[in-house]
Amino acid sequence: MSDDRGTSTQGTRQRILNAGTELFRRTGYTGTGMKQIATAAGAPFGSIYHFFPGGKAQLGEEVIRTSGAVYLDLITALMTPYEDRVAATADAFTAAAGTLAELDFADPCPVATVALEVASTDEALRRASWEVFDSWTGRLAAYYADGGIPGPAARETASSVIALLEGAFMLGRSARSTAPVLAAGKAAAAIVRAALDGR
Amino acid sequence: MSDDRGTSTQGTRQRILNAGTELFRRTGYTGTGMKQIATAAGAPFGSIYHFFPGGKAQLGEEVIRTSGAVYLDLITALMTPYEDRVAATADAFTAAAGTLAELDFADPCPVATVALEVASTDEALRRASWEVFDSWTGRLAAYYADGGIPGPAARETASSVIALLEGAFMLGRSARSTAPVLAAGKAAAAIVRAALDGR
DNA sequence: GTCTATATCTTGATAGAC
DNA sequence: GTCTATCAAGATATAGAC
Repeated sequence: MSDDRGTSTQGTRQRILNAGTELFRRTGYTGTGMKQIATAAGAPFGSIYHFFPGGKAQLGEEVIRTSGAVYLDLITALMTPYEDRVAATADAFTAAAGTLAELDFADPCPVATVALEVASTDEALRRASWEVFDSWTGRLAAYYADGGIPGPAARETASSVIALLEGAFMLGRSARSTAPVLAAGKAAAAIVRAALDGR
Repeated sequence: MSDDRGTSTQGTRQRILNAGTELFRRTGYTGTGMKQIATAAGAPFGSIYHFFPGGKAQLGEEVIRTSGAVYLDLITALMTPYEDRVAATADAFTAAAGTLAELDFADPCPVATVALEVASTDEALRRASWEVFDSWTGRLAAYYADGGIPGPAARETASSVIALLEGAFMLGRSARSTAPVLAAGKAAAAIVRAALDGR
């Protein structure tokens, strides 16, 4: 309990970060207001600028980077139990479809919408989102390489599997259906299988 | 020349629609202002509401639907010359990578960013974007079915190929690189090949 | 550190002269 | 049909009392 050290500031900062993550994935970066975030976090408006002096840009970048780190761990947790790379990939998509439905078709990926919005307009946020995508690709590529896919092909396979998942989220949200994600799971399995066969 | 019938209104309306399409794909729906669109179109601000009395919502929906129709024709034009479904798919991704670079990494798909932004917030726009994605999927599925992929699998394959392309655009824009789209081309070929083999 | 009030700017939209 | 002026509401951000 000595974590708080007499101040109770850490909780507020974290709540603002969580609210930003939640809202960005539902209404996007430009579509979400700072007041909206403060209200959702149960924090006074001024606190946002106390903890994030860089304003919306800083908050956006921290949301992307922290979410990126969380999901990087998730990839490891999801994949590690499996020896069979094809089955691991297919089952991850099935789980993702479930998450999509649980979120009532809000974006399961907290980076995707923001990444598209800022790619042509905000260089700092664009870099942050790419570094996140790149870290995921690297982690997944290592897992595939470990399973027998040669180095360069492992990276291309990982990149394509992540792209397929992001695109399937896009179609699934748009359709309010998990069908595109489930279909993508079969396709992802085919991609990994082909790479293992050296095709 | 009797198309104009004495009025010269059609040109202005079309220019507004074009400017909206161009800006939405670069700065998104919430990130683009009506004044910005008027300026880019070289039209007085009031003209937007003259031609689009429904305001931004109407303009957004028309942008999505007209772009959707244009790209639906594009799918046919791209695929028709090929007998080989695998080669057709792979070459389409190579062409898409070129387009991405030509656009200086603006979104080659005028629907994607808007679709993610509005999926959880604007029901009319969500439906419009889904109807576009669905029309593309149907057209591509028919092409695959014609090439020997059984009905239901053809649809799943088409859906996954489109998802993969959209996701690859996302990664490519974020990275400012065509590499993810080129990698996705190989993966897309593997998806179609697997479906043709009945796997 | 918390919280409020305010400054400044931009948004989508409307009214009305021409 | 064109174009301008204006509105009310929202945005981001800051200043300063407590």
